[in-house]
Amino acid sequence: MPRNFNFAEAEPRIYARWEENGWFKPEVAPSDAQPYVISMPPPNVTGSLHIGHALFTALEDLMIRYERMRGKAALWLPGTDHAGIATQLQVEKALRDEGSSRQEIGYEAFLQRTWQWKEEHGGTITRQLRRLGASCDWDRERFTLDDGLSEAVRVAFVTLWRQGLIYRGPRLVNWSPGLQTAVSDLEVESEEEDITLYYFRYPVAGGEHLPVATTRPETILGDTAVAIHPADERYRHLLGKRALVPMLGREIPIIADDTVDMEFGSGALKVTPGHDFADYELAQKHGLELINILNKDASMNANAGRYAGLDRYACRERLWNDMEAAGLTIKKAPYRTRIPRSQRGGEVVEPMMSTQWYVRIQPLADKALAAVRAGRIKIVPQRFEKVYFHWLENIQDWCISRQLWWGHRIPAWYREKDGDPQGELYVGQEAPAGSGWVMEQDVLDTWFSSGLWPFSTLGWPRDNADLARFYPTQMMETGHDILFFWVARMIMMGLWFTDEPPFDTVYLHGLVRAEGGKKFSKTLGNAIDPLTIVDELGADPLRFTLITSGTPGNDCHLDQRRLDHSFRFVNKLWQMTTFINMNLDGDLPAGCPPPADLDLPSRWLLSRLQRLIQNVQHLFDIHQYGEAGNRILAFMWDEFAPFYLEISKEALYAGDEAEKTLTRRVLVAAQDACLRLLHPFMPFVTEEAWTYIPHAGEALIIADWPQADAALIDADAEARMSAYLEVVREIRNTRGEYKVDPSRRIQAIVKATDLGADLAKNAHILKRLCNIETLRLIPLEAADPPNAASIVVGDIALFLPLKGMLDITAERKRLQAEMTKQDALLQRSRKMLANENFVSRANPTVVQRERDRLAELEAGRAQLEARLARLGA
RNA sequence: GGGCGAUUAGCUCAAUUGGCCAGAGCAUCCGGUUUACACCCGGAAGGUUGUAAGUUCGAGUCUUACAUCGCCCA
Repeated sequence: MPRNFNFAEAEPRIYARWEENGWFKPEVAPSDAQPYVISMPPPNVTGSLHIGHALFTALEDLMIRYERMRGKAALWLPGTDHAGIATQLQVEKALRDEGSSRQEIGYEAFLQRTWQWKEEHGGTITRQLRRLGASCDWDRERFTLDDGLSEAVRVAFVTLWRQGLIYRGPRLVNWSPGLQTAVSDLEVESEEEDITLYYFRYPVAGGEHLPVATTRPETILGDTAVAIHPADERYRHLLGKRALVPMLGREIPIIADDTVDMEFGSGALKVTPGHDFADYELAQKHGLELINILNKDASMNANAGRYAGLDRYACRERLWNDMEAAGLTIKKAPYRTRIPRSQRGGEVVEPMMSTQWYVRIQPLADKALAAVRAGRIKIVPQRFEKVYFHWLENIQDWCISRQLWWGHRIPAWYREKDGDPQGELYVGQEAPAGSGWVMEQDVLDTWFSSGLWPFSTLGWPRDNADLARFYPTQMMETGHDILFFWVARMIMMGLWFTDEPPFDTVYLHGLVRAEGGKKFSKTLGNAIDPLTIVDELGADPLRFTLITSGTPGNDCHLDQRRLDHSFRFVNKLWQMTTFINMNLDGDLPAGCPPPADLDLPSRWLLSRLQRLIQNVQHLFDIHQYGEAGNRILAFMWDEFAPFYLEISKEALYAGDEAEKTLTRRVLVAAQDACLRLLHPFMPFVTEEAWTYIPHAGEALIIADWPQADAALIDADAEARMSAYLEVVREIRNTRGEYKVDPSRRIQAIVKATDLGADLAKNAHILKRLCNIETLRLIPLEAADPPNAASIVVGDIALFLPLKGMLDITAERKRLQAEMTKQDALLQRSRKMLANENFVSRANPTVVQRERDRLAELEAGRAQLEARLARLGA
């Protein structure tokens, strides 16, 4: 067995073996096995792996491997997303670098170019997922633009259309001037920014002026009213008069509306229905005219009069200067408010009138709300249900058309009628018969196709075996940042089209952040490339760290120190396996020896192991994977290795054949269980280590998940071992205090109390753990050995004769310090048990535990007292 | 403005039906090449669990208020 785990060599080799044997496929389970399916959140097809992908991969692979080991037909279905805007931007940038543009090369050539780009740059991310050990079924990999999924999109669209749930019409939308497309309200992010509030005088016909404030002066050119509060004494006399749009002189009404905030700015409101959502509402209410003053690139159009052609910001400045010259301005003041920016491009989004396609979402939302309310879908952590409800309860119709070229083209055709090029409209899966039909140029929001993902990837809308067997899926694991974007839409679409919730559990993880909660970003220079970590430490430490660094729904902070620790854990595990491996000799009977044959340390270890398995099972049941990982590590590193492994050397090096065999079987059984438990966290090293211990079965990836065996739980063995291990710690401390050379073997003497006598029978524990050469048992009534340091744990009184080294004064001081410590605990315990309320109301097991504790403390206290008395205190 | 989360050792984080002396890692200090591991082993020190009230036999955990930070929605 190699001295260290060579992850660089082993990981690709192991992965290839798994994949070649078809172990990632659900067919590895019996055909009647219960399915367990996760649809992978599809990464951008041309993207590359970042730390967030690494987190979802670690978590989903953990879930899939766990269920696979539990005998389920585990299917983790991978795929990628065409990511409309992101991909189009990449290609446009490439074209720009060549001095060209999509407009220049044209639609067909651009699409060809983008597919070519996808061929060249796609696949990177899926190759990277393999390096992390992702055990997905690559034969079932899908892409949102492939034929089947495109058909699913068309069918979904046409169905909604026929059901009257899709409509097309002019509405005020969020327009991204840089991308030149509409975006949905989810794709707009508003942050507070320091800007300017402009105060000016709105001319009123007849010579008066009305003071108004705005943050966007250029929109004055699109004003179609000025509104005041009906109760506003300052301006009430102007009601019914006409205002004159500055510099344009257009006459507009002065209206009253009680939604006007009298406190804001001057208290009067300019109304620009063509470029403001609130004003649009107001205009609907009052039947106001609507004027669009912007071109698609946010330059001013002809309605802006002499400002036409200017960029929006240039116009703002020019107009303001002109108004200043005309004596219409009052002041500029600093102001802080939220500015809507495009999530992608980052530029300021303009509300603009535009004809778009919408989904009438309420009927779908109602179903989605009901499913979660009825518990048909569970969200973990549960608090996100509130967020989900709130969003769906206040949902707006979904703008699904995008003026992009890369994506699913909307299956609609227009034909000229009565001089209107779009006078006739046809919606269907195929182009309509007849001539003159022109297909809709717009594509669908990428999230429209991702909304179908859990079932479109399985073959919907066609009936096929996969859809029947694997849908609905079980788990949707993704980031809480896309709860609305994606999860809610999948639930709506899934319920609508398949009448089933697309999955029964939603597990939401948080963001991966840098140390101290800082965001990873290229500009901060703290971006971490997960593949660099994999190169340096291997995939296992990265996965283990990601899983154990956070709790569900909360952000997880990736810390180099934890990565290093996980790396060392891989080594620890390897070394434990090495030890077991080198102490094997020939065939070993399979499984655990019968409990009756076990010695005390073995009974203890196996009992502790069963509790670990129970704990881990519970934690998996409640999706607390991180804590489960920590518990496994703690068991191996703090109990198995430092105690049992060390004690086992007695049997392995000095025992007879029967003892050797028994100990080997226990070592193998325990290590085998640990490797199984750890496999979903650290698949590579566990798989490799498993081959070095006796095992039945081809590979760990398809081995059974451990089950706790209640027959091996042994409270008595645990209690006794815990006392003996306490003695061990005390001996180590005492040796340290007396500066006894660690390598020096010393003698010990123990009084024949119940535990003392039993400890003497298990003297090898002390021999192996604290270098005690011999442990002599003396009668209870025997005098204390002279010149000996004493150790008291419960009713155990143990002596370490330290000839010439013992300082009576120091020893007394040591024991007194010990007694002070014990007394505090004793008092606390007595007080608790003296409290009738505690005894009568607390859980009986808690009370009993406290009574046992008190008995032990009292025994210890008596021993300490006696010892001090004999020392002549 | 509304909602959610966080606040625990110097640093990074655990502690899930309220119950053993609030635990790890890193850093610090002391001691060790004992036949799996120096990618290690043994030990030490380090805490008024953000503040203040309350509920309870018992609170890091539940309730209320406040403070600071972060996120989401208007």
